[in-house]
Amino acid sequence: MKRPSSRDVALRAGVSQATVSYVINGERKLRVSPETRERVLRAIEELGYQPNAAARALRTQRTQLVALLTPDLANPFYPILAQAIQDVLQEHSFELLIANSRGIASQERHFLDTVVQRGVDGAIVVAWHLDHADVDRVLQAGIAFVSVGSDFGHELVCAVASRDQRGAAEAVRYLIRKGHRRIAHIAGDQSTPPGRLRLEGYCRAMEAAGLTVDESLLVYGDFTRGSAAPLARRLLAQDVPPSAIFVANDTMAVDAMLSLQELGYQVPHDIAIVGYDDTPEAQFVRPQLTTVRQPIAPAGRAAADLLLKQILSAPIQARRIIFDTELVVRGSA
Amino acid sequence: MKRPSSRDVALRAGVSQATVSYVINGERKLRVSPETRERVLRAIEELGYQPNAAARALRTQRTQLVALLTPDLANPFYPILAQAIQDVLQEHSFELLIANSRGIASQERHFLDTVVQRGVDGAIVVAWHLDHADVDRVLQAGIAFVSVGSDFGHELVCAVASRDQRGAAEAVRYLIRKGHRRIAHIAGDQSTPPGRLRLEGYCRAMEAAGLTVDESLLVYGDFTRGSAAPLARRLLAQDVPPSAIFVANDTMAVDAMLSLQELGYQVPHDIAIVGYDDTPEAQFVRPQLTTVRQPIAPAGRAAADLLLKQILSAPIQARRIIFDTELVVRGSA
DNA sequence: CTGTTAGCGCATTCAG
DNA sequence: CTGAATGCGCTAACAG
Repeated sequence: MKRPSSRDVALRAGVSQATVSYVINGERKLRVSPETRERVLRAIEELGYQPNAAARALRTQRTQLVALLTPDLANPFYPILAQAIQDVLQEHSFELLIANSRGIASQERHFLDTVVQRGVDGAIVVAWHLDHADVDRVLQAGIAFVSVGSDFGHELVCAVASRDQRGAAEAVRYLIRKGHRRIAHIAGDQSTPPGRLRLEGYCRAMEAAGLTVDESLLVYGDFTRGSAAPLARRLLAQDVPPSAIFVANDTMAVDAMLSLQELGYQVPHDIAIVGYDDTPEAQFVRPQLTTVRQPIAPAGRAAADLLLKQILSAPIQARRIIFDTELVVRGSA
Repeated sequence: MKRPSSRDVALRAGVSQATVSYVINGERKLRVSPETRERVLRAIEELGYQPNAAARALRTQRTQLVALLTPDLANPFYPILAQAIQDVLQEHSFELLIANSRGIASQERHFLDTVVQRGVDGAIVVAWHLDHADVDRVLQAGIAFVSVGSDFGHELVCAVASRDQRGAAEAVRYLIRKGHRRIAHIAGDQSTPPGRLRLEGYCRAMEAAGLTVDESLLVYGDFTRGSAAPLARRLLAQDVPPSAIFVANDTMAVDAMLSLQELGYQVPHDIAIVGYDDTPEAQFVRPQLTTVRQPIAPAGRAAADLLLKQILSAPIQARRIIFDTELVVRGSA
């Protein structure tokens, strides 16, 4: 019932604990004679010995663990990101600890505590409410750190990001080119950078085209499924309804589109819709969603690479990787 | 740069380590005088002290960590399950370590090794290739264990499951009632229990209705997106094509339906489609997918509850929780 | 090539 | 109510 320790193995093999450790961690040089090694291996086998990770971590100060913070696993964006990260980490035999903040500030901070307490080797974070001091705490603890999406105004953090404002503006310009003038925006949570930046991109593009951003064209969701449907309906119920909507992410865009279609609106004829992210759901709906593609998997891989570089080599200096977005024109606009 | 330890806190507060430990783990009885406690708390604050989880785990043999094994995060089924589990665990301040097996046997085993080595307090597992001995290894290590979907023929494991065969049969009977006679099946990976059971359910229902299961009606996918489209096309390209398809999960069903629609088939008029799982994507497609609902979130919560019961109380005896499935009739069949 | 020794940071006896 | 001492299981110096 009790787990065997390396001492048990040593006893059984008639060697010292150190020797057991050597054969397990096989320093490049085979410091152990073949026959001793053989005996130890057999003892390990017979006892079903598994090294104790906590003890090892305590001793080595390394955990082979990487933590990932995500705002919402139900948004397909994040599983895709997580998969990509995991693929990279796996090659280097790091495990991934995934946590969920639900976009709540306190949970984001709690995650940072966890990261420090567990002494994970590195953390990849998608967070919206952290500040310079929060991040600093982690950096001070000597933990490798990569942010996805924001740099928290901290000059030392590695970050991978894309140009939200630019992507949003491109989407809106496209709608303008197609002749739309009353273009509404279902914005994301304004306490988050992507929420604010995409709204800003929308405003910029409108103003650049000499279109006024009417208050009646602006509504605010929270990026989750279900938050957009009522907003879309309200938008369309106005006296002078918009002819197009730019939605801050695909999850909400799909929600909005389906609910409008239920009301009998023809997309894109009655109402054009553009989303953001290009998650798989964009291709499930009919018409397929015109949207701004973010390279999710490449971003995940880049983040993991950046992190591994910090963990494995000396702490590199801060690096930013910016991905370009791309407007994908499908049927909805 | 270096993290403070409880000794540093003790020094600064002018007390012993033991006292620090007492104020942190606050035995229900306040064994520490208020003023001492206050001093310690201040020292903790000032140093930014965070207990070291590895040391704690080594000492207490508990990690406050639960591990979850999942075959494929890209299938919305699993994020939903994970969310539900995490919600329950969070209330008891357990962290969740999510891993991905991609349905590969070796990875499933590797996960079990991880679980033992890290000494997690419990593991929830969705696995398809484990056997009695594998599970036994974990149980022997005294780790709480709950399986989702299968019990690995082990009398001691707690499991939550649903009746795959029954659910599949119900779907097929529904198609038969609607007058379909040539009903095809896009099966899941036959090396997995759900793949086999749903196929079996299909066969049973067909035979019970006196319909022969034609080999030309049976094709095999692997539960992932993309695997079903070519199969669906092949099915429909036959001389005497089926009038309905029962697909082993929604991910494949959506894939099949969209690809058939692209070819000009009208669903459900030309070809009826029924899926399995009732993941959100079933409601995104048009027509919406008729499917067999599994209560994913309740299953997740039940699994987490079962696990917590094992961790917190004495090791309870094995318990099986079986959820009923429900046919949800929408537009696709 | 192998054994001995000394902690890593914490929680927990046992004395005082 | 508090302090000193012990060891969880492992690895890294250092001896031999």
